[in-house]
Amino acid sequence: MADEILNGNTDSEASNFIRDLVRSDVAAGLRGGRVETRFPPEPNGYLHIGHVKAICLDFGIAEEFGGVCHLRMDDTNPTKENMEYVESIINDIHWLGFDWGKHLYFASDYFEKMYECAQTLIRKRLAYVCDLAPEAWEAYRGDLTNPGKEPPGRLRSVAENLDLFARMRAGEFEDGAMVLRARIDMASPNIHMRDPVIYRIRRVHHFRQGDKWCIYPMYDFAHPIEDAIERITHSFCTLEFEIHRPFYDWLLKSLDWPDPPVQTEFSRLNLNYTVMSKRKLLELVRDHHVSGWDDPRMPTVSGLRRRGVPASAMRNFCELVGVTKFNAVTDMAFFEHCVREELNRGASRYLAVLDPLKVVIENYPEGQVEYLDAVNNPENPAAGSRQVPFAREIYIERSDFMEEPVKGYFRLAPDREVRLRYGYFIRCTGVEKDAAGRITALRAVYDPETRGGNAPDGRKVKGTIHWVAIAAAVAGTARLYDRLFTVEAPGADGTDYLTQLNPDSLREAACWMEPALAALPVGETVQFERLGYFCKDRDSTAECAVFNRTVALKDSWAKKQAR
RNA sequence: AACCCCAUGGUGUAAUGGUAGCACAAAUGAUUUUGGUUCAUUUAGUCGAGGUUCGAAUCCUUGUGGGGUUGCCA
Repeated sequence: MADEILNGNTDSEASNFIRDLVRSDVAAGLRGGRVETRFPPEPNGYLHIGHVKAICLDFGIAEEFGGVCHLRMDDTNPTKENMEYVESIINDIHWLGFDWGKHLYFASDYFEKMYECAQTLIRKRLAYVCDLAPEAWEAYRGDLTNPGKEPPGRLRSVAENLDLFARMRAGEFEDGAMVLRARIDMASPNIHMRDPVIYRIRRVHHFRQGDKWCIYPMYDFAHPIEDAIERITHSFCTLEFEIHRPFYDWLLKSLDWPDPPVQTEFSRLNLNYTVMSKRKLLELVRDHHVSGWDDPRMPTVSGLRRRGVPASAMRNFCELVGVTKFNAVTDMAFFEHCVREELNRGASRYLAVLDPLKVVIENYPEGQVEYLDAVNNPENPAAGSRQVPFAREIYIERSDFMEEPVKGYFRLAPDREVRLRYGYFIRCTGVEKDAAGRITALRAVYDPETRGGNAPDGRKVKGTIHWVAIAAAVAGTARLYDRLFTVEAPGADGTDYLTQLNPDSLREAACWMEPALAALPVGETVQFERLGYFCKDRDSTAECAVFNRTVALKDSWAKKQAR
């Protein structure tokens, strides 16, 4: 602990280029020395773990430098946006533990102001109405290797442009008949500077503006204005917007905006064995490859929450993964590590058996039930202990018995002794099988002297296994999740990512649990000892508790076996 | 093909011209009433070639590799 402090490895404030940039801006007194950021999602889908990285950055930097972070719905394209998405975004960010106070904004609330900005541009001869069809425009645009050429619309007078633009707004023209373009440089090597479209005609009902507008601003035009109106100082976005930055700067300069915000780009989060694009996530939901946006296999915030991942684990993961401009792919194993680390500290332990094998303890009194003291969390003595019922007939995990044990196996085997967690030592005295030779039950004897798990004579056992008393057990279902895709980079090399879905990403198992688990509230994540972390799902009923496996425990024995 | 961005162990990231460090993963051992946890140890890196400098992961040139851009999406 002391070493960590000495080494400066207190992880919560690892240096990154954006933090350094903001620090130096503040030190230099740029933009009044203020720090004001924003997280600007388009409400056209649910938030995923990639967004969480941006959220942690935007809110984290603001908080660190004593500023505020706005939540702004970037709702400039009504075709894909709706209120359900807005609500899920708000809910998810709050759940993650961030708050924007009164600073919730909608880009669409600025439409009038944006319209005025467009008029200003027209008056400055920096924007014009273009009635070229998209295909016709291509001839003027040029391409990556060839410069574009002067489009005819550039010749229009200010008055005519003002008039046409007003009539675009008034709905005099068909969708797509004309657009408003910024007038910049048709020869620019950056195609986004070759007179980009800033307004298009689109007769679509807007979920907040209704049918007030039939023209909508493009992202390139809208975003800088949104940032500027809100007096954002630092506008962080992902790498693909890098090439838009010259336009961002050009626009605010053209509008003579004082002290304009500055855009800085960082690389988005990529995780292997999953997909992160909204298009693909939407497709998984729409075509029922998963049960919904909050399917526990989804990398969405709602999915991971339902899976049992704590918000703190997500935040910590995003902090540890860092912020750079390098196009990185983070190992899912690292995410799982962050989840386990958090849960190991906080999750209470319980006993549950997923693949039951009955054991009859022949020297234990028939009909007797006693209660054994079980520690709730060895990592946290304050979590206390509970009583677990024990009886003559119990279930153990089928994998905890081997009739002919392999080398290195130290669980139960004929004539071998193991410890029942929190209970007694038992010795296997017999194996019962059905006609097919499948083991149906085990006979065993227990040593009454070993109650609690220690032998007075000092003898040791190698294995400790979990169990539940059959008579007191509660029935439930465990949903065992595995990675959603079978390959590290779904969709790479032109392969259809849907063909790479993991057919075994969900396996349901009946499970037998100690009674305390029945009373657990929905949404709580606990550890099933020796198995993994499980989160009580909202599908639970009075008769059947449903648990989603968040992540399995590390299993060095299984790993060794696999080798 | 043109322009822009990027390149540090298998993965992610630090070192801001001065001892290449951390985490994950992997391996070994110790501890352990979870084959969990914890602890110790080990393996493993500055993309190549030139240059500047007393000194380069860092600056310059160049090559290579990866990513982005040719929506009236964001």
